[in-house]
Amino acid sequence: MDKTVRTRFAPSPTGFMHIGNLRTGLYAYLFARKNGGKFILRIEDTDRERMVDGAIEMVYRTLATAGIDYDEGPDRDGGVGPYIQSDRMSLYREYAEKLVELGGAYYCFCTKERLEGLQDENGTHTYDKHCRNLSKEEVAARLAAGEPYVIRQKVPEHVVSSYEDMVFGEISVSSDDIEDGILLKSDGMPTYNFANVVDDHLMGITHVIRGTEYLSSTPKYNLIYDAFGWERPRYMHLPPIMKDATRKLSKRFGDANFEDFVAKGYLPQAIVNYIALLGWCPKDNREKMTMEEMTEEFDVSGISTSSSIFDEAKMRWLNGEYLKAMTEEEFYKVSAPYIAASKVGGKYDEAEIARLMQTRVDILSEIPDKIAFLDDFGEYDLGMYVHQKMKVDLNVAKQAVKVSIDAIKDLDVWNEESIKDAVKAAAEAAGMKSGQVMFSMRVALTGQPSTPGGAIEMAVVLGKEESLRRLEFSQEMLARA
RNA sequence: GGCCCCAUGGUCAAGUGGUCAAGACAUCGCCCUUUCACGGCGGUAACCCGAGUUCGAACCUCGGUGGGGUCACCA
Repeated sequence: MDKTVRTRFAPSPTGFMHIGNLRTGLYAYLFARKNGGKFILRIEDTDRERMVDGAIEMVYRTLATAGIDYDEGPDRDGGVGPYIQSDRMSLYREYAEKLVELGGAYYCFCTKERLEGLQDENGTHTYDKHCRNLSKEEVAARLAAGEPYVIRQKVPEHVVSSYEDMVFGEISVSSDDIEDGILLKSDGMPTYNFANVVDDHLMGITHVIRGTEYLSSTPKYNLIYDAFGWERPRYMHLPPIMKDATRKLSKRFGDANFEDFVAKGYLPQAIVNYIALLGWCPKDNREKMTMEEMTEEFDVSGISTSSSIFDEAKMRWLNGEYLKAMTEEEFYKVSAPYIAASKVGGKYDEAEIARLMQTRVDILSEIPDKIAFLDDFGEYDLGMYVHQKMKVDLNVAKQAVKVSIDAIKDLDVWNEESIKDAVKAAAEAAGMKSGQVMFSMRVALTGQPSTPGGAIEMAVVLGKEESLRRLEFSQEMLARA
């Protein structure tokens, strides 16, 4: 009984893809996949002013790294193209004129000056339908005379236009609150909303998924479908993602776009997973999900009607979960560029560093700062040796550092196990608790109050030679105290 | 301002007439421990307000308040 589901994502190529936009695309994708339908990419580039070079490629790239693949688009013909709006311009005039014949639209010759005089006290102007009832003869004559014109929608009077939104339920608007809007501009170009209706219909879109900014104007679009005698699509409007309680997330805030988060060290799948959760909750309340799992679980009933605030702290956490779930090799692979770019890049065993970082960072870009100390060794505050719980003070530290130097200086095998065994044995022989030695040794090796890893791990990363150099340096400092 | 929509902890949210109102992030405390993390355990913290309907409302109705959206020859 049902036609194949067809959804579309129709971004304007104006630069980076922001999070709210991506989420809309993601939901349209998930809905199509869940229902065995098709997901179509259409580029809405009718606004030449806002066009940005290379932005279409950016859309492709973003979708690809986000793991959202489309069945039809500018580069994947599905037979209902072109899929770039600027290539469809000739269509719109044809359909606008057809709509005039059908009685759903009319020619309007009003000048901009006349229109400006229609503004009310709030600065909003509502067209007064001045040209709505011009006679056919008059229209023909003025057209023949070459007068500039636009084509306006002929909105029926005194009717209520309503539809059943899949997430918001019934939405009703009186046609008297709907203006006779312009469909075809005087330059022959369609307005966005007209192009949208024509394209969606021609492309066989069955479910229109978009932001709530269209919630109350949808009845107006429906009236166009009706006038054409076309079947109306189903609608799914999505609540906005906010920056805070009163401001919508927007491009203007700069860092709310996908590419920036990727550059900041977020994993694409973590970003996608997180934004899927903003405004949608799966039945079982799961949070960490693969694209396949989201597809499986996706359901309109879980989409919320209220806006949500973007919380980077939670996205960081989720990203950390993805990082921790990786194998050591996988993590090494994604972290290597960040280690290489740090000031210690190339100086130490990077696989070892990666291993230390895996449970200690939420996003990859934290790595450089976290390991900078490896390169930063010199005079430090001896006060950090004093540790109540560890039962360490300066005298214990002196002893401990000596013990650790003796323990490792003749070691042939340099790995976690051998060092640990040697130091523990030496501590025991000296009658000290291994914690006392380990703690002191860690400080002596790094000169830092806290480090990502303990004494043994630090020694492994530093290597034997450097470890001994540092321990001896610390021994001298302690001797002077 | 007209019209449309929304309202559960700081944040994301479950909940669809009877719950001690889930869970997650954040936050705080404890445990583990070789510092820091990871991990484990626990705590603080919410139904915007007011009327109804009902034996009984976070859930239904109305009003208020607050917030968002929309009213272009932009998309």
